[in-house]
Amino acid sequence: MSHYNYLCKSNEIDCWTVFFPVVMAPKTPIKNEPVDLSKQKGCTPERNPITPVKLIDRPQPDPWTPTANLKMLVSAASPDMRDREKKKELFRPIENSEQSDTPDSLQYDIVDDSTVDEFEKQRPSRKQKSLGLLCQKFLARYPSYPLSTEKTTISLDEVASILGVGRRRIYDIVNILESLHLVSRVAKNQYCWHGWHNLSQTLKTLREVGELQYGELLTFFQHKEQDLEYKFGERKKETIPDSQDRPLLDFSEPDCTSASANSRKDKSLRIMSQKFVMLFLVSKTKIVTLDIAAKILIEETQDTVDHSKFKTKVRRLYDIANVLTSLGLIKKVFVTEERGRKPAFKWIGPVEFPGKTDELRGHSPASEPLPETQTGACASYQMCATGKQRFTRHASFNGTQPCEGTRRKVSSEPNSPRQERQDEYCSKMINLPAVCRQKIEEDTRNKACATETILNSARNPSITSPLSLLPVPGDSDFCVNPLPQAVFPVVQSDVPSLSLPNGISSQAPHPSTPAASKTENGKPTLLPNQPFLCFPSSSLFMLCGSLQENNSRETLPTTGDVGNGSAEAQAAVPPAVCQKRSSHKCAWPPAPVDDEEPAAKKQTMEQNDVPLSLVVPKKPSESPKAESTPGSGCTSAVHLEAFHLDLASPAAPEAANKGSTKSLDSQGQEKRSQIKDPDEPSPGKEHISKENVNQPFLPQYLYVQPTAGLNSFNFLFSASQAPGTISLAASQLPSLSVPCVMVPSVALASFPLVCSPAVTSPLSAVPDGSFSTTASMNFSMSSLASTTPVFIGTTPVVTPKVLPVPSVDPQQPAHPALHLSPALARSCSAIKLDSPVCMGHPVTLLKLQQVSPSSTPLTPKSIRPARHEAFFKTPGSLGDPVAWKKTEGNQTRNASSVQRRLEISSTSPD
DNA sequence: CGATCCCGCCACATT
DNA sequence: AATGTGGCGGGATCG
Repeated sequence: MSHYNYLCKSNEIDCWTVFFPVVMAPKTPIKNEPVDLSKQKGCTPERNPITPVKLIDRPQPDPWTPTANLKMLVSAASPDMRDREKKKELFRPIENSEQSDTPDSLQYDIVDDSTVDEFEKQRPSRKQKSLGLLCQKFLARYPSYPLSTEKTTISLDEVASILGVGRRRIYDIVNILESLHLVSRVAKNQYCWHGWHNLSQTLKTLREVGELQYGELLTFFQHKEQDLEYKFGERKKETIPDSQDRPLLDFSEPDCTSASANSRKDKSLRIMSQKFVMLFLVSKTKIVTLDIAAKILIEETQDTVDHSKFKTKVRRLYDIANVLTSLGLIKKVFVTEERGRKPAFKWIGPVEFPGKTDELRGHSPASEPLPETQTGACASYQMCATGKQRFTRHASFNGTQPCEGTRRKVSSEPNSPRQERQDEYCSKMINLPAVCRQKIEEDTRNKACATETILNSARNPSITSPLSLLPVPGDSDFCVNPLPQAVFPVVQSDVPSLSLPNGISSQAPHPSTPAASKTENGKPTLLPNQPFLCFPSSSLFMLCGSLQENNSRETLPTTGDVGNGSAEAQAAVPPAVCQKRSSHKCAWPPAPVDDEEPAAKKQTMEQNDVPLSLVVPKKPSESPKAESTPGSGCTSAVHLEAFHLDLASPAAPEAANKGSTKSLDSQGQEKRSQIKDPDEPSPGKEHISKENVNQPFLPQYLYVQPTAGLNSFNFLFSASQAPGTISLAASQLPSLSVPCVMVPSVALASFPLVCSPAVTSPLSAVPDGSFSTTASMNFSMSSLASTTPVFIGTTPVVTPKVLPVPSVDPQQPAHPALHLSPALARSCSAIKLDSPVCMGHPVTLLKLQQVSPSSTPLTPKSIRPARHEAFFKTPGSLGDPVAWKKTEGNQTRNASSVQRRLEISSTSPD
């Protein structure tokens, strides 16, 4: 805690001072909690006290001396770290020397000297310099659960000097922390510390997203991996040297150069981090090996895997793993596979987040009233915003959030302006569709804005509404809430939460999940409710309908029919949840809808059962499935992957059981079995049954990957699935099953697509179905010429509850937009959806990012679909929006920064 | 020798 | 143009 000293220095924040003391204390404890501690920093509870002490005194006169500072930090950290250390040894040099156990912070300080000596003498081994250690030190400086009121700002320079490391390292840490929403960027060189409050929410969201995205995939991979690699890319492996094979597509190279730009974000550490976390959350075993993770992550990006890329990816994963380890979320383990033993990481963080239910591990402060959970995040963000300023980017999830891309936005001060804008945005958001259109029409530039807006909103809750969201229950601010539902359950939850002890409200779910929940298996919960989703992969856009929970319930019969959805499409929305969704929501953000939490609860119950299966098509290249794209094929890209669930699936139960049953070990077994399915013939796709089977929800969405990119986008809307309908066999293309339509998108490019729904009528009018139907229309319009296919699905909507839909939200009927927007956005995107509530809209979009070269006719560079994308982006990929791409282009830059951020631009050109 | 992963160049983004 | 960010991969260490 020296920090506060620092802080003091810095002008900015004062808050700290005050807090610190307080904070500290809590922090530790919290962390400690259960398991975590060990892992985390907080391990030793005892020590807690320690830290605080130091802060104060901190003798060092020089702030500057790095070492000194470090030490302090270290010392502070040390306690926690130790545990970890043991494992790792990170500290060893430093701490070891002294500390034995004493917890005192003081000692540490003292120690410092000695420590230093050693340290220096010995040359710190590499370990001492490790990112993990550094991260611990970093974390030690801030309270785990800062009070809402305070906002802690983090100055990168300061921290870097304190910790004695290069700024570059700090970025690594911060980026990862940002991906988990522990911090958010406020401005240049400044980040806002949120603490662990939102972690559970974040994780929950990630899990949801992950399930959609990776669910089976992961499993699949695991199995497969062993067996063959046929999957995705397979060839990948090292074995094969060349990377290039890639016969299929090529985008591989992504343009390196120029491309790099684009890709840059896509590959960002932030996104990777989120994706990585998703893998853990989705994995039954909760164990993920780096190579599998790398493969999966790579694939998203592209298919071909070069060896070098693989290596690079792995390198990054190590970075991420180190940080996550420091956070106590994962630990290194070895898995023995047939092949042999290999290092892997096991998730040791909270598994269920229903609200907190379980564990959240230490993270959640128990007593604290924080809004935590869901809200938490928001709150935090807001706080920042509010307090300080603008917040800027906060985190977003990547995937989840759609918005994200923006990361940085910060501005320095623009406060007001921004906000205002936001408002606008909000409104816009609401109607996305409409908005989108307009923009489109208008022109690009607008688009950009719009997009951004959207994104922002979506993703950052905070941003979005800076105002609105307050964690507070009831807050007026929250007004927004109304929407919230829609959007975010999470948010909402807050409110409720408050009331309830734990998140009951929201959480409720887990209960439902009965057994399943067990964390261990991973199966746990699953989000039952999730309706939405999105995701993303990078390249894709999807819109989803919601899935209904219905299925789970199956009930949905109603829905079923919808089938095609049509209008009803709205269906997509989650039934229950959905209700609300006003039309607008639909549009984009998916949102949320929600009614409220209640839904969630319900869901909970339902949840599990459904197994889903998904199919993945693998690589685009491969199979591009023709289906979809028939002709274009090349284009790429599109491959979609669909996941569909079977509602009916019979298996479900079984699966579930299994799942649960199995434990790690079992995995193997499972795998096989699952894998086996190969029935699937299609080369391209495979479907998998999920291991998770449980998955609670089923997502139904399809995902398309576009390969290529650029122009093409693929979209999918899922329709909702009809319940029954869906049933497609996995083998089949999922897509097919779904009532979707495909459109070629090529043309689209120009157009963003988006949500058409809105278009039609945003509000209520469209209600539910909006997307589907409408959407389609739009698309078509667009043009389609293109190459890429788009799918539009209808949704079935229906859901039981849903239907009603329509209407509007409670809150705002019409234009609630404002409020909504934020919510939506967030909800959609990032945040989580938590609950089922949300569901709403599941719409998600994905964007595709990149390009795939192959198909596209266009020049890649020159054109990038980006623009379009922007609109859609949403969710995307896992990653953040960010990922979306920035298109590279510098040109982009030209555009306003904003655009850039969004990446909307596409410009190009050079 | 393979697994890790630090370090910092340098392209890109933002001011 | 300056400066902030952060991708990326060489190559040093670790085990």
